[in-house]
Amino acid sequence: MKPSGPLDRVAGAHDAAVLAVARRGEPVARTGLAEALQVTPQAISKILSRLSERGLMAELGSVSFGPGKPTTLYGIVPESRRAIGVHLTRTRLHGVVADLTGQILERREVEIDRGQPVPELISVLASAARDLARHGAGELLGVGVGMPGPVDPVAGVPLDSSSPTDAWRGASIRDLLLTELDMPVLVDHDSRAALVGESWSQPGLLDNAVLVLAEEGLGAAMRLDGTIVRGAHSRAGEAGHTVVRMGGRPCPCGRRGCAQAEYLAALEDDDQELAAEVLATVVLNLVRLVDVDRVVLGGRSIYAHHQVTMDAIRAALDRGLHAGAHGHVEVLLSTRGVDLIAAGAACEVLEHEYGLPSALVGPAAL
Amino acid sequence: MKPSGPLDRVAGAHDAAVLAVARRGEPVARTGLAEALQVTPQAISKILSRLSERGLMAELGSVSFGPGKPTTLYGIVPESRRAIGVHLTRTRLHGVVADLTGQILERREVEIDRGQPVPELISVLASAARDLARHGAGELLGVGVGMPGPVDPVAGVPLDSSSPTDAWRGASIRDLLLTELDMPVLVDHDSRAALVGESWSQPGLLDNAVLVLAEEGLGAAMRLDGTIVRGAHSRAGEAGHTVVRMGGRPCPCGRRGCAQAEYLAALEDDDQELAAEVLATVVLNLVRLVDVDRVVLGGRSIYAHHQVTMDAIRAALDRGLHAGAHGHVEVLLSTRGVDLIAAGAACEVLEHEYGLPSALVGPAAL
DNA sequence: TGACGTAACGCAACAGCGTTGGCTTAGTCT
DNA sequence: AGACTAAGCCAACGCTGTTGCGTTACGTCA
Repeated sequence: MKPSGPLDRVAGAHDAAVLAVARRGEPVARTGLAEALQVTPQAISKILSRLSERGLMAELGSVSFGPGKPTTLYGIVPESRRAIGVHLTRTRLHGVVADLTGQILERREVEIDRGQPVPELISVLASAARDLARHGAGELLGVGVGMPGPVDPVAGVPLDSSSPTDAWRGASIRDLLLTELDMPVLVDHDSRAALVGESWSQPGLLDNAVLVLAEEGLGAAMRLDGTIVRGAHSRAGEAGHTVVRMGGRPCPCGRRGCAQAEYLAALEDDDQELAAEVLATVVLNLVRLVDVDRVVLGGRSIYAHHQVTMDAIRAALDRGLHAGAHGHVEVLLSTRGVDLIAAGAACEVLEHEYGLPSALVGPAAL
Repeated sequence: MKPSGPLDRVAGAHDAAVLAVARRGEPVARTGLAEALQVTPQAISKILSRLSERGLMAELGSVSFGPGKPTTLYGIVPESRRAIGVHLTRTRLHGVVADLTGQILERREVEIDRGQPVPELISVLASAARDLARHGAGELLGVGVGMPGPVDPVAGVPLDSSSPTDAWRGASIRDLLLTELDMPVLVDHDSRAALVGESWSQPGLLDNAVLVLAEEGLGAAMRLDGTIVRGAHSRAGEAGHTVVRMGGRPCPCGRRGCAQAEYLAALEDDDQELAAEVLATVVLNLVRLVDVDRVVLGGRSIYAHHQVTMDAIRAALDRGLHAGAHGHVEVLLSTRGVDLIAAGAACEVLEHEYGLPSALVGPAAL
């Protein structure tokens, strides 16, 4: 029964909001921010001086519009902070360092043997992180890890996976990496990381959005009213195991007609059209349920045929929502390509430290 | 880019939290509340004195546990405030008055002619509300209206409906009723109202829950991390038009295999088992997507065969989630029976005034 | 019966964040 | 040069929660 915002959680809410506006890249001014945040210009002055003191923002100069004292412009200082992000799969590790705005400064890629035992995995992770840490300037905030399958972001533990003989299952990757690196570590589901990454660099745009990720499986993440949805057990977004064809193809999960089973089967038959139709159904169901106005698509499986897929989904949405007269739903392809999840994991660290408090509801710990 | 909690929105967050705890009915004490809210006992004293001054809570007495000064007990004053709730359908109006705890004090039921023009509808609504307003004590906070189909809760306007020649379509029920009654009016989707009502009387229990409502159609509402999901255009929860059987039965919405079409067809064939299976699929899909730990079922169509339906859904959830080792998902039948939506609409008014601010994100206006 | 320990509670001063009101600064326009 | 205007600073204040210390009311034990 904890209130959403005791003073110590709200402390800095306005500071974070100013930082979010500044993240867009354009210089910001006192009056505009006051308008945007619905506070007095005087409050913005105090906020900006706090942020400047922390090195997050800096005065850029001043411009004069007509009569009166010229406006002082402020801007974010991207190189003041950094975070490392890692996309971890069973066969590959893709790592990046990103600055405060989420811009990628450097990349690393490492192959992993399938079924690699946990201690080796940790040392590969740690050495990649240490390597990446040598690039860029500014305080290093921590390491984010995005991985497929359900993950407990508080404990940093992969939960059950489809293969019960999983070497990583139940391993506290977070704690092991934390002791190895002596640096905050945040572990989360890959699609959630991806959505955080997409929205960090375009603040406000994806406040009501879903991201559908098609890598080896099919996953989703949602941001509703600006808040990332985690769910009661941090398992929100298992779109791959929602049933779209009752009585359809059997799925390893034990049910029939799961979206993922139908999608993978269509790909196996090289039926791009059917695969896109399954994806479109998943997207439409999501839009109907949570009423988002933007949908982002990403993942290797989508990049391979993105033109066909995007067209099919856009067409299906136009057909499906026309009768309902939903406002237009924008369908976007991820802006980050193969860096999607690694960049997102880095942005999760940034968001944890400097994001709006509303984005942080629910369990997530560094 | 507004922050989630500027001070004036947070103002009273703790007060609301105390009120929420007290709403459970049991007397509350300083120490326990301080523990629950993570503030000092001294802060609780101030909060309780503010709430007492507003008449919302009162000192109940004191009890002594062992040595030391005895604990002063406080309790909510249910009769200090009231709200009216109305469940409006095309053929019937069901209205209630509820006290601050959501307890129903009085009911009214009025038949409506199908296709009744708007001015007549408003006068029927207003007279029912005025009648109900004579019952119970305490300040009357306003009128809540819950109705099927998409609704814009800011403007209080029913949006598109399946029948394009709808007499009510686009009518600003909120504004008309407001001028007629000179009292705050809140209009919302029926399933959302129902969920607010269920959770108001059991604060905290349904912080991560969905409610599936089966009346003439099939609807849903979600509460995630304590926040009611409204969506970008207040249309979240159209579970009836999610596709569960691609290529299945045609639906008036233009697509095939929508849950609602499959469900209604099964009922028409008097195949309770299939109907329950469709419902179970909808519920399982919801659980997979947003990972709630409680599911509430309600609506006339469910009450008719609730034993069969509940058993089928529980069985399907056990089967479907076993492989995923999800935590147990509790499936509950609505506690309010036919009052579900009317009571919920009243509770929406109460929640708007005295609920936790986190529950109020998104568009909703009185 | 009185002294002592204990737990709940109140009062007063303080801290953080935003607001208000008044003043200063630095430009354009006449 | 002087008037006008918009931006920005300083100081005092309001609200809410915290801290420190004193007060109250109860049980227990000598």
